Amino acid sequence: MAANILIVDDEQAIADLVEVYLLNENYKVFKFYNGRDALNCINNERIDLAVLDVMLPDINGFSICRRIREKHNFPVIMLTAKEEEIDKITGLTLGADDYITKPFRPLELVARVKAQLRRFTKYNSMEPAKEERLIAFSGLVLDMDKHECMLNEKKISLTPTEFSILWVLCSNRGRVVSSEELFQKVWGDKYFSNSNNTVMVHIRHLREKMHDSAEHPKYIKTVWGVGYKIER
Amino acid sequence: MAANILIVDDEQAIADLVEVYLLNENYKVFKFYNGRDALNCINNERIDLAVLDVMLPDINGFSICRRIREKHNFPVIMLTAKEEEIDKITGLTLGADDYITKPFRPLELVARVKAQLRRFTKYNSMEPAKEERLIAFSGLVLDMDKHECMLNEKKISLTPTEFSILWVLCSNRGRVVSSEELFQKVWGDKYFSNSNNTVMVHIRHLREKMHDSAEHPKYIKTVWGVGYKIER
DNA sequence: CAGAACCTTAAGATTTTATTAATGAGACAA
DNA sequence: TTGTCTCATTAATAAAATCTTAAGGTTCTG
Repeated sequence: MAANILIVDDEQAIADLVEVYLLNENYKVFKFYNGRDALNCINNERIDLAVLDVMLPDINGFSICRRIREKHNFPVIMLTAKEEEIDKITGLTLGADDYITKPFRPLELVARVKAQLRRFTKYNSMEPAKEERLIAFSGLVLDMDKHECMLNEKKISLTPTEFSILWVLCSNRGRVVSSEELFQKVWGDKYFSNSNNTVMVHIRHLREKMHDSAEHPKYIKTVWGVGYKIER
Repeated sequence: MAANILIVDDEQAIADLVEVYLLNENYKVFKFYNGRDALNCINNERIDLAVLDVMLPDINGFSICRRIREKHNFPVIMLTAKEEEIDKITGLTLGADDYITKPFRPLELVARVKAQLRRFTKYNSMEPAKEERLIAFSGLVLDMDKHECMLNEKKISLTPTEFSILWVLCSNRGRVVSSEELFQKVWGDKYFSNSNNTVMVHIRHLREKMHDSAEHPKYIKTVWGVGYKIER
């Protein structure tokens, strides 16, 4: 599972450079040149690791780190200029998991990022290799082994197709999934045409069973012209 | 799979040494003692990787790197003297993929060369196109996966066309994009005529949703006779 | 000032999605 | 085999959202 990594550095060249290296490793990168945008992002995206510059124009890197620690648990790596020796202790004390002094070798940074992610996933016992058999979030539980769906403690019985569709939506939650992609993933690589409204009908049935509606969707949202989506 | 490797170093002893080690690994080596000959070679041979010395008598190694990047996509490894610490970031920023400080162990160089070639081939074969899925700057966040737009912490809902237009403008931020180019990129390669004002109407809608105005634009600026532009 | 480029507005054309009902396919038991 | 049941698909229609067009107004530039 590709991790989401937050980068914050006001020196655009450096942020861009780090981005290139992390993209290369198949991470999804959220890059910001100031603290405000970054903090904004943290509340809206699932971030797995942050790389923070200490010196930022608006918000101090340490402050961001502290703000992260208030609500989140992912590792933080601080970037500091070589002269700021004194700050090292401070940064680590405030909750950073590692720090790198500038100028640094990008490959070293990549190595540290990987190390942190490894350490973190290890301690959290998230098995990256094994594919998920159970999805559970905000009142919704999908059990692939039992082929069962629970919504707010109550079991709702879904047909195989309905279950598959809901599974795909849930395992991609937070992201819009197009009808075409749904069709591909649920029915296999069959040909899909727009005149085929079978996905739509199943969505309708799902919503009915989940006591959801198209106008005011609690779960399955329609994103016009794009697809369907379940919020995280 | 024998790769073609370009070596440029005015210190002949070093160039020769590197050559020996790379020949040993069954790479084909193109060796030059100055930048001019190297640049000449680049246009005539298929090069898979370059090892460039920073200090050259005629053309700076960084310049060569930049010239390579203008037309080619292969990895570049820079060789720098240990004192040139400051240049490190610069060199990497200008597009180098790795650097090695002199004196270096030849085997380390060979290892780095292999790593770059591995990374590069992986990068080029696995993923079809590593396009950005997220754009974020100065209070504006565009998330292609969520198909969501945030402006100053507030979500604004855009239609597919509006989203596409804003995406094109943002991914070309700092540059003026003509109506024609917008049309091409958003609608595909359909025919565009000046009597078609649909782009204009969508811009208008975008501005409305962003609480922007044509007279005093905060985001989408009109560049008279040219097109539209978003500042970086 | 005149013409060109751009802005605004709103109607109706088009596209996409929702709903509903009917048909068909397959499983399973009598 | 036949009838019944469940589920998947299709089709027709309705509803909604979006897109395009066109007309008239405004602003800019030489």
